[in-house]
Amino acid sequence: MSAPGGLSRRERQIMDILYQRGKASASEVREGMEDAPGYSAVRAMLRVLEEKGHVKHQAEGLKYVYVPTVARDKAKRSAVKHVMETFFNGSPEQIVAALLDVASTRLTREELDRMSEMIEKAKKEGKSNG
Amino acid sequence: MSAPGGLSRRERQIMDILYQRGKASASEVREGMEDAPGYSAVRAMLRVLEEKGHVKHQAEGLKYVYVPTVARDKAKRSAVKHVMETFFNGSPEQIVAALLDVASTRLTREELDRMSEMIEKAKKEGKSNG
DNA sequence: AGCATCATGCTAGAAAATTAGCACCGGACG
DNA sequence: CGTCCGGTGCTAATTTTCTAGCATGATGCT
Repeated sequence: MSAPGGLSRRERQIMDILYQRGKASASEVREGMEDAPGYSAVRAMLRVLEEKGHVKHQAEGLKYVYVPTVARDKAKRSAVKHVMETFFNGSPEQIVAALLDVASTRLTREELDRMSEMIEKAKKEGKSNG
Repeated sequence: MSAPGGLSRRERQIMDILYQRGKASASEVREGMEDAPGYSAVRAMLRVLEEKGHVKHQAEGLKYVYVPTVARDKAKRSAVKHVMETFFNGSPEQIVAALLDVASTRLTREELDRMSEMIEKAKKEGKSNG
């Protein structure tokens, strides 16, 4: 359940916005959509999404804000895993390559340093771990 | 055009398989689908996908094999970019973190080394570049 | 109070996706 | 040749997605 494939085009679009912003009201979601449909349409889809169990809503002030039921952190991981398996034959290093390629212009020295550190850390943990 | 969001649930499912395997016949695609529908359904969707310009087919032996029109390499990049923007606030280093987390048990020392190298290389290039 | 605004709930319809079913073609085989 | 098998093309029909519209309630303003 809640598989990435179980969503329609619009639904996925909405979920992406929700994950991007953490939470959002119907109109905020709508603003975030590039080819936004009518307001009612967005609300209807949010309702469906809720029925399916992908989002939940909570009253915040006068309006409802919608939040993904699956924690962002968890969704992150399956997203990464999915692209890894779909486009990179399950090879993490190829993603790193693509990453450096895609964001090369934006990467600061510091970010690269932090990445190095993470990998170094993984090496050490791997050693003592198996 | 050919935006990731422009596809329906099944269509996306099929495209993923096509990218995974590079190319596939209708029945191969069908086999690759977890909750596979009928054979005719798959063929019909492949046809639609072709009309939309997402795949093309070529006769191979007696049957048709389908191939994505957008090169895997290009699709890779937009996929990575998309998850980066959706789940990681456009921060590449967070993906690396997730990557190490997801695949930590499978990562060999060598793979980690290669990742390090790539990053080191990026540092140097960045220096002379910006 | 009366009115405009923004939110909600619900329901009907159009449009697109998903699926199944038929009819036909080429190769293998008795 | 007649028949089975695995492929193809097409089309009709069911299900979902996607969209709009209308009625209601709370808030803020004049």
